[in-house]
Amino acid sequence: MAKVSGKCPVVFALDVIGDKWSLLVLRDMLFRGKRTYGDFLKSHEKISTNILADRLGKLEAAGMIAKVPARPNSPRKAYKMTEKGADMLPVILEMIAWSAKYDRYPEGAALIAGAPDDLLHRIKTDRDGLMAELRLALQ
Amino acid sequence: MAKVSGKCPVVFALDVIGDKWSLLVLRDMLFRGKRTYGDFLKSHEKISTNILADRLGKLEAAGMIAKVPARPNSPRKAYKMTEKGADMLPVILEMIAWSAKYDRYPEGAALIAGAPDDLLHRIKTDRDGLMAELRLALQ
DNA sequence: CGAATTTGCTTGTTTTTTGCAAGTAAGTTC
DNA sequence: GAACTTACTTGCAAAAAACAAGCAAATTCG
Repeated sequence: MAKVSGKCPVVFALDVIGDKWSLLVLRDMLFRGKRTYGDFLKSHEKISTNILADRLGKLEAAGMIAKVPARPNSPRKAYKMTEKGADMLPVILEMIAWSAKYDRYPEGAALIAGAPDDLLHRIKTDRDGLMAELRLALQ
Repeated sequence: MAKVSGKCPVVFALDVIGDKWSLLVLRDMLFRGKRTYGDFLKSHEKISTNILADRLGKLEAAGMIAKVPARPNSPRKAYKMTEKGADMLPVILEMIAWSAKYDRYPEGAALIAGAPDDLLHRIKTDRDGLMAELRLALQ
């Protein structure tokens, strides 16, 4: 058994996350506990309603997320991450590590808005533990 | 000294590679030794000429690649990867690893076009060595 | 229960981005 | 120095994204 689409693996992945919004939806689920359409709409980056609906549909079609009842026996739906979606975590963590290295002013510049320094530290020193923790939070 | 754009680090990275073509240009340089405008145009995914020019310009503006003489003392230009660009390698390797896991037919299906199985093996067992090798090839 | 509100979308319309076909000026080959 | 290649730019049509409404099903509240 081997790779099968015949595509370059980079292209295969980009077909799913090769646009700005798809990966942000995954980020919101993985790092911010978002689960519903309304949750995603409220995110800082202001995705528009039709694009959000489109991306949720495509991510679901790709098997990255799945629809589940928002609460037991509710007809209202929420989204949950699949294993396939959660397996994108290493990609996102590497992006975060890259940004941590390059999103800086030159030496000595002033310090502005702090971001998750704790997260950055754990990416370097305890990646497996961090990933296990984030995956657990998806349940 | 800390993170400074005030942006989510995922967004910071997506600002540079959050589209299909930018990452493919980096892939072509890292894995296929491409260096000139014409090289990139010839790639399998058929980028159009104006988009390629636009992306090369943006990647250069972002400091991911730099213009250098194609050969010593030539007025003709080529592109070379900067450290910042090469530091995107871990992200690409994780994408390849993810694709290797999911670009498969169900158990027992027929085997089609083979891709770099050697590469996949080394991502798992010798990532640091692989990265060092790919970086060396950029010189 | 029923009216008001919220949620999860869909449907236009405008703006931006992409794709495709030509064209062109500088550099190279012969 | 004429022909060819390279590295783009320009113009236009098509696709995608942003923006603004609208709307039906579900939920909350009196």
